[in-house]
Amino acid sequence: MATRSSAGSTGTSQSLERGLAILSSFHSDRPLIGVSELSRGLDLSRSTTHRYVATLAKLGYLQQDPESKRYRLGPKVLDLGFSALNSMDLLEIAAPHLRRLCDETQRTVNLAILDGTDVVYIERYRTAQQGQREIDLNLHVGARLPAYCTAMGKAILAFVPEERLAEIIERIDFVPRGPNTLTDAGAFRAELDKIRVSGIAVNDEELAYGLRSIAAPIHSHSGEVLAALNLAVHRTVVSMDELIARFAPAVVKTAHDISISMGHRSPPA
Amino acid sequence: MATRSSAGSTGTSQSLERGLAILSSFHSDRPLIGVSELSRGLDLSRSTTHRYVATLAKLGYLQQDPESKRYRLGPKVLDLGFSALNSMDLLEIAAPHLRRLCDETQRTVNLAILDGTDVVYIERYRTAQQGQREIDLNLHVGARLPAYCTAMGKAILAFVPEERLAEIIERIDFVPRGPNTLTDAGAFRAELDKIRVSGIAVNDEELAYGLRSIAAPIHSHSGEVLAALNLAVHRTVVSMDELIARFAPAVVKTAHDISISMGHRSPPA
DNA sequence: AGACGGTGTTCCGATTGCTGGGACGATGCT
DNA sequence: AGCATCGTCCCAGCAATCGGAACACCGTCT
Repeated sequence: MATRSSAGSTGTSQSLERGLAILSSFHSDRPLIGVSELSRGLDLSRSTTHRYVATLAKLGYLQQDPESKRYRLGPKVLDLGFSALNSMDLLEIAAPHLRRLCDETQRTVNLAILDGTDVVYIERYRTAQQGQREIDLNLHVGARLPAYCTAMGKAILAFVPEERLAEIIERIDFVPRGPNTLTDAGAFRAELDKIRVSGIAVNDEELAYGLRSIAAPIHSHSGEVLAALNLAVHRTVVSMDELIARFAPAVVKTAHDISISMGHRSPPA
Repeated sequence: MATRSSAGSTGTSQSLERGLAILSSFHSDRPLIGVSELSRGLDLSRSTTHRYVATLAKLGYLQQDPESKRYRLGPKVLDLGFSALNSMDLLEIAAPHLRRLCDETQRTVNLAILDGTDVVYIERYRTAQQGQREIDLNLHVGARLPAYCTAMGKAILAFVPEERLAEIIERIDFVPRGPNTLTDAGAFRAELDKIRVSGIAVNDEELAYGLRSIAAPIHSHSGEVLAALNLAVHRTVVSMDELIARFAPAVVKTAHDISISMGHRSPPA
């Protein structure tokens, strides 16, 4: 009935869209799902769902648990994920710089890009020991966090062109997550303005209690912001002032070095 | 014309299959691909290809490079990849054991599962320093290697039920890759027999010059083989005899511990 | 036991969403 | 300038997809 007009989807494939919807139904916390369950969740008939699932299974994107007959993600999706990682030459260029920063400071450093209103971790260097509470949030490569409450997110957003920025801020859901989370679009924009001048973003327990970090943006050859790197510590280890005083120069310099390596020329001024 | 009969594909979705074929066209070494190029590679019309690409882009699986107008993999596929990783509870259970083995031996240890005729790395612990030539093959998590020339692959295959094993061996392409690669199905089966009794598999430069490792299988609660872990060294560091003498007991014990943690009860004997 | 509600799977005709030729403007190379 | 190629869009014909119905199987409840 309303199928034709419903999606505003001229020139997109319904089948592919549905198939991918099936794939992304599998979260970490829902690893095994059956055909009927999927069909209910996506509002499709069981037979249609089964055809998609069979296709995905045949290609290795899903595999069936022999006992429960339900399905889980297959190793093939790992291939995809890592193809995505490797295809970012930003990563290759940034890696040695990140490692050096990690070695010199003996702190955890991360690299992330923006995707919608989230940041996505694409690289991570931890010092071997320092040990204690690093797995508070499981921030592995591939992890997503809301941009508005992370130093890297703010570092990137501060350099996003106004037009795109307005769209993004529109879609941000400002929820308190840590003691100092910015929960107001106005205050958030003011923060971005500060970052734009200083060139460095801080996160003082805005994401979670005890978590502090500083971040700096990385620019492409054409000047647009590509990513950000950060250096993270726990409140028990380093105070906010000390964090900035001791590590900000190295963080900014590393980000700058990476930008240069990407072909970025210092801005006119 | 031959579309109906070509794939023997009763009950699978052509569209979904084609869309996924587009996704997996993006390898690490071919990060940016245009619509026309894709259409040639997959033998589809440009318009059809474009519809799929547009769908993938709309959902975030692809993104378009603004300058070249070509497409690359999007961050969404990272999500999938890591959902797959996290949904394996084997990983959670095995991680602490692997880390301990790595710490105690100060060697690189890996965890892998079997997918078809390949092994897929799903976890990896490296010692901080030992540094030199670890990136010979880029064996990150998600990497694939042919099972027949790896210790982990052989460790798993040695415990795969005969029926499935025959199928798999059938499909193996025995290509020489290192000085000692097994290139004969008969010799390979004999090797598996040895592994089945000893409980440990070795790789003495079968994959690449200089690369040695030993591996042991991990079993599920129902006794079937799930995965394998290995410990890898370079020929310049440790001789083959020393590798077995010094590390085999720890490797076997760790694999056994993980099996137990997965609910495996010692076999009737 | 037996009936029931649930599952995954298969088959099939009706139709719906897909197919690919063709056309457009933009881009880049000769 | 000229030409080739690119990404994108439109549309009518057709084939691939859709979902109802039926199957075998599995636990559970009566």
